[in-house]
Amino acid sequence: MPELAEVEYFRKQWDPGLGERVHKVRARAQARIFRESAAQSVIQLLNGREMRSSHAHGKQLAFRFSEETWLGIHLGMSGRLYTGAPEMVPGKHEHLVLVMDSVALVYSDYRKFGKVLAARGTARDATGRKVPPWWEGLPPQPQEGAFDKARFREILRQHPGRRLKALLLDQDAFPGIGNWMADEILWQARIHPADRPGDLSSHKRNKLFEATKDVSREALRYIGKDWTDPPESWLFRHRWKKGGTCPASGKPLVHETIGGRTTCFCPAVQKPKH
DNA sequence: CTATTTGTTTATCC
DNA sequence: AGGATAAACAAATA
Repeated sequence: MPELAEVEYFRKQWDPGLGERVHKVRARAQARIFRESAAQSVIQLLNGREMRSSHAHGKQLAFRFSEETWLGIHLGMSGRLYTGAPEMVPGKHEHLVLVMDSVALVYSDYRKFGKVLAARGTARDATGRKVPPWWEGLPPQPQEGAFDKARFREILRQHPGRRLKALLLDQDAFPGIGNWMADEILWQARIHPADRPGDLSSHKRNKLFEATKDVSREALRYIGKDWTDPPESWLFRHRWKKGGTCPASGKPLVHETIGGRTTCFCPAVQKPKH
């Protein structure tokens, strides 16, 4: 489920825990989400720590606690964050619960493709902001100013022969972009998902850059804020309906596997170069 | 019962 | 080398 907008939404769900201390950690220790940091070490590191701040980068989340302690979370395909009452009893898919004074912070993930990391120590990002040690050297996010035309051109130059659908899903290039956002960007730019950077006119390259910025920022404004759906003019509102039609051309939408993922596009509006 | 899924990693082949 | 593809992970939903 989560791409950068949904990740930002889930980040805020744990805000009620800011300034509170972890009194108890309830962990489903055998769950696959603890494959990198064992449940035992997560428990040991977080117990007694106060939550100070939270951060998102692409599809990654980081929660900073007292004494330079970090909890990292990747939500995978089905991960969700929410809060419950401190006395809640974790259900089948609620693998990690941080019990605080007034609230319990819950990580639920029924498919268990997500993961958690816990460690101590602090690094700095490009702007001098404190980040967890494993966030050193992360690429700029598409919604940020640092993701500018020069950065965009660099990405295209590095991958002249890659299909754009696959390139947009590359987290080293477009951190936070996932399946539906990639389709939305290509549709808004009127570019066929199997086209390659080398196929694009300079006009299309500009359209792709603008659509990348617009979709990222607008998705954060709608979904990232309170999970409001984007407007009817977006592909988003039509892509999962059976018999869905393109809001621009009115023609039926098509679903094909491109770049290894189900891709929704409008052939009438997104013509391939070759 | 079968097919599908908004993510990532690894192996394999071209 | 760079890119495409399939499989694996797991469980709900149609």
